[in-house]
Amino acid sequence: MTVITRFAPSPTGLFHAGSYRTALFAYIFAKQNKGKFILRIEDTDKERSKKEYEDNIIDSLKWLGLDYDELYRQSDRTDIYKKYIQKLIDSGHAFISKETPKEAGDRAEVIRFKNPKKKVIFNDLIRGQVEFDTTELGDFVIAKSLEEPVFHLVNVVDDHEMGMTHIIRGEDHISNTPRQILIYEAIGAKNIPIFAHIPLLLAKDRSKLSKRHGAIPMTEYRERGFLPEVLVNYMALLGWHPADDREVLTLDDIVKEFSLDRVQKGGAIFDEEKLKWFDHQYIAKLNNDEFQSHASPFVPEWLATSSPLFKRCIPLLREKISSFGEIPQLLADNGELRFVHGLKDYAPLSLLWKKNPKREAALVHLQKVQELVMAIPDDSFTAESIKVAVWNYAEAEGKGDVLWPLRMALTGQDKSPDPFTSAFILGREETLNRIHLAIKKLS
RNA sequence: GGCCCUAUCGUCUAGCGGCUAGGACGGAGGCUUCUCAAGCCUCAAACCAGGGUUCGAUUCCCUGUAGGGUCACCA
Repeated sequence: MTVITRFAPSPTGLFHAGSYRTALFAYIFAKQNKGKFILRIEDTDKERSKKEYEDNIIDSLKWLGLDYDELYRQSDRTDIYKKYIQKLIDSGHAFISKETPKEAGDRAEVIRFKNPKKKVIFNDLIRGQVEFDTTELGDFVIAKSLEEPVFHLVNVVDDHEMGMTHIIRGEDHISNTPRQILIYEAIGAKNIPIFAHIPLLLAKDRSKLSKRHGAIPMTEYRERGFLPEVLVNYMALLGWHPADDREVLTLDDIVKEFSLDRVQKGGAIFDEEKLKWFDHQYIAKLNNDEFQSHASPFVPEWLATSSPLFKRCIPLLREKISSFGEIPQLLADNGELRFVHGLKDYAPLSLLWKKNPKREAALVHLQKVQELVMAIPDDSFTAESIKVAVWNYAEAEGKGDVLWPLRMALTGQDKSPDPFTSAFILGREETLNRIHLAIKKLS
């Protein structure tokens, strides 16, 4: 039997982390079983469904690499539902009910399901046996009219028609399950899908993650320069864990090792700090070409990613960022790497090492360093060769005494990378210019 | 409120009757060090409570408590 799962979002908001994790688990389960993964847009609510949200869902899924085998839109399937509704009415499982409208838009006549009022038991793959008494559900509405079916009906009809074997969805649907099982029985479904209700993703205060409460759209993570593999990895670990202690896992790893009985039962809070840590790990593993192409949208114009200057910055950027979106602030006017763009004017006295603030000493050291640097040929001007050239002198004279003025001369900032790396990035000529300027400031 | 689900460090989690309760993020300290990071090392930090069952409960059962979900002509 081929496993078939689906992700069935309603396009009534931007695709966020909560929905994403549900989709991810269903996807992983399908892949693991060499089955099919279906995307079904549940847009029966014409008021709230928006094309832009549907686009956002599809766009996000694509970015995250969750490819689906089939795509359906419930708004295209009205005829199918109509047939089922008619059948249910004919068989006495549903009836047309006269109503007194409570709200604007309410119909005077709707179609209700004739509730057999019985006990429903199903076996949830994550929670085990779950038991409900459907009596209190009453004769619930399954359609506003023959052409306007409502969630429970369309959801069941589609899952049945599409041959769904496993329904992996959020825990918020667990109490919908009994009434849906009633519908399966009423339409004469031979095989009712197996259910697995995964725990919800929670906001920081443990309340439900909602559109206006902590649910960040996945496209926003893309805009902030997070890698899609990172979202896959991190989100899979929210509620699931492999048998060992590994955390950095590819989708393939996860698909290989995933198992529903290692899925957590309680809800989990999305922790952005850990997400950043993951992203930092992934960035560390990127090669320079990959790094460059990911960084490209975030690098300011003055620093073209094709330039040698950018290439020299890569190791530093790689070390400093935990998402590519942090690059702009690092290179901004008050950023840690602004010295790359240009030297900010600084006070001459800031060139003095705080533990030995003598103008004369700083001047002598800078002049000596200037000589040493000058001796390095342009074609071997690397952080390492600069270090080698300066190191012995610095050790002999006091590292702080020599290196602090040098670093300040090169960057004009109290906080910056080490002087060797900075000099390498600036290049021989600019390095000498800046040392020269510092010497002038002190004389 | 009814019904349903859940409960291990602040957070994500390992554990499936006997463990010094393990790992990761974050935090603290240290090493490194000219500054800031990164990196490495160390430390602090948890079994919701009360009853059972058992020689022995974090683990099994019950009750309570807490949190969450759901009770639409939304999905």
